[in-house]
Amino acid sequence: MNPYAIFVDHVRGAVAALVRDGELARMPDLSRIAVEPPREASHGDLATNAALVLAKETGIKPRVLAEKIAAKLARVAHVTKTEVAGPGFINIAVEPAFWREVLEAALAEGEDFGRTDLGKGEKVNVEYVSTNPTGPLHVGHGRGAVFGDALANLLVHAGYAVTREYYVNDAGAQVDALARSVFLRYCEALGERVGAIPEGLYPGDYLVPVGKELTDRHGRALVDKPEAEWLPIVRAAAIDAMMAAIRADLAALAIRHEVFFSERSLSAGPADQVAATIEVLRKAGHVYEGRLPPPKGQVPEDWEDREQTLFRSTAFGDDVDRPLKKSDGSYTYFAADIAYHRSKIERGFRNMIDVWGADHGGYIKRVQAAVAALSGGKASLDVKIIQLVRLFRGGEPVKMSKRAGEFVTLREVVDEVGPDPVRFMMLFRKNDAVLDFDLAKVIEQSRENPVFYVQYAHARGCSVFRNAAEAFPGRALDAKALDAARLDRLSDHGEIALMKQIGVWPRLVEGAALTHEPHRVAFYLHELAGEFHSQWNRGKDMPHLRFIIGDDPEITLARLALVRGVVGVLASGLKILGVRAVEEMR
RNA sequence: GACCCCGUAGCUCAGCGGAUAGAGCAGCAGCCUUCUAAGCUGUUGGUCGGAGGUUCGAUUCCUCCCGGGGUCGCCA
Repeated sequence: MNPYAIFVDHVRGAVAALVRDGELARMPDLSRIAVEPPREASHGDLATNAALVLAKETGIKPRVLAEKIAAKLARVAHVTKTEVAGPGFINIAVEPAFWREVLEAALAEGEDFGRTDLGKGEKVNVEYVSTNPTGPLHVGHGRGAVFGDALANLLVHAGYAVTREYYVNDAGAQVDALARSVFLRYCEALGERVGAIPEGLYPGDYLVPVGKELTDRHGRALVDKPEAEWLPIVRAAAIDAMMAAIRADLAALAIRHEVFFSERSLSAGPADQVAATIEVLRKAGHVYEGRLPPPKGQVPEDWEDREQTLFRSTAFGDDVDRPLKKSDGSYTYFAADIAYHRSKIERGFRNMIDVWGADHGGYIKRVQAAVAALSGGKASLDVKIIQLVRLFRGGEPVKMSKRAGEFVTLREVVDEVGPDPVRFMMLFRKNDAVLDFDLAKVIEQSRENPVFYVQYAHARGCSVFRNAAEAFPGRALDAKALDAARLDRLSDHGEIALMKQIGVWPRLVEGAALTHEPHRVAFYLHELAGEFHSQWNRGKDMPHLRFIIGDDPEITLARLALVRGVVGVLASGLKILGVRAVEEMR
């Protein structure tokens, strides 16, 4: 049950009634009508912009139209008052019974409360992490990983059929460099003198065991072979080892992908899908041989003007056409990426979401152009850019030296503070804003730490149930008992406010899913937790507002129902974020 | 030079084209010093970077400018 959606229907019904009455000449477009919680509580319980968005089409002044709609709405069940305000808003007041029905629905629906059929079972592909398998994930990758995972959860909750996918960048120069780095470690493990790892290779210690493992499997067999022979062998082993490590890092955050798609597989084997894709585009007239002007400003030193194979991305909104082949004849990363997205389209995905790091922002238009070209405009690609994470400890920046391959890995952070603070904090900021992550603050048990604050609200709710069981030994406090609770005993304004906040949840899920913004869930939970703590605290000054009233089992049961509603939504939201809903904080 | 992101209270940040722009922290003023577990309540504070434009209405959309960050064929 979504109370706001119900009222959108009521408003539409009111407009339809005006058409029947002859007050409106014909049915206007109702799609822009919204019902939302008003900014100020004094404005009532719900507000609609209907008269404002319909004024133009109907040719009736907003306030006049608002009066007409308001008059119809006044007759809707539970509505106690309607009033026209400001430029033409209609404020609607409902009796508390309406919010009690919302709470009842929330309890009855349980885990399904807040689910919507927005997605109508449509397939969505969410691609995230997708790093080169050349080393452990660092904290920035972690943010993208958590974001993608939470977004996928959110879309599932909103009724989409979601596939979580990782594009393994196992082709190209970087994995060759990885292979050479591992080869040195292999030689080292055999007692050869290796010296310092050369510039351009990966010096990190994490490759030492990979080299050693190769000696177990191949002995000295690879040492004297030419590079062309050992490289594929070492590379495959190295990639396997790195992917295993990356999966383990992700598993520590409870992140699992359904599909790992290998970039190398696109051009390996008998059918070169990259070539095939270029041919498809060429036949459609989107690929040509031509020249590009050098980039203005910073011209690369080795720039040479040459004729090359170009994708006409400018025809689809990009700034310049993009090369598909490097000077050595091999495909660009972009060419492979086009083939990859073609694969997604051919696998039936009309909706694609890619989660990329901030440094890939300039790449968005060309891939969207490719998707438009490949699908004839029928498939859509949304790219979410994940900004940097800055690490702090007690307000002081954590120094990271990139030289010597030393950086703070995701695993180090997860091991230090635990997965929950990492996941929650990564989502407690818009994806396109830089995030400050303080290793000390996120494990503080205080109000200032949002992770604790929200988890604590859940734990506190559970604690109320434990205390109630003690206060009323032998009395049933289960779902069935709560179902029979006299919710009409809930009349305190703080209680009503909590019920309203619970009622916002389904609407919030929809909004967050539509905009691909899981951070909204985190902020909402923080707010809900705040209101719950606040009501809890009011019981300090006003004992009659406590959840457990020793000599009044009836009101206690009603309040327990409310607490159950809050706990349920908190649990549901935390599940989307991938944060554990703990039952106690010890 | 071009493109993308960001610019909102002292600080950190929310804010689907709508009403008098919000929250937390800090500040200020009280309360509590015990209970239902890690305090509570109230409050000060803003020309939403600047200038135009579209609109009945702009923090939100468009253009230009300023400031910060990112990117700009043969890295992925």
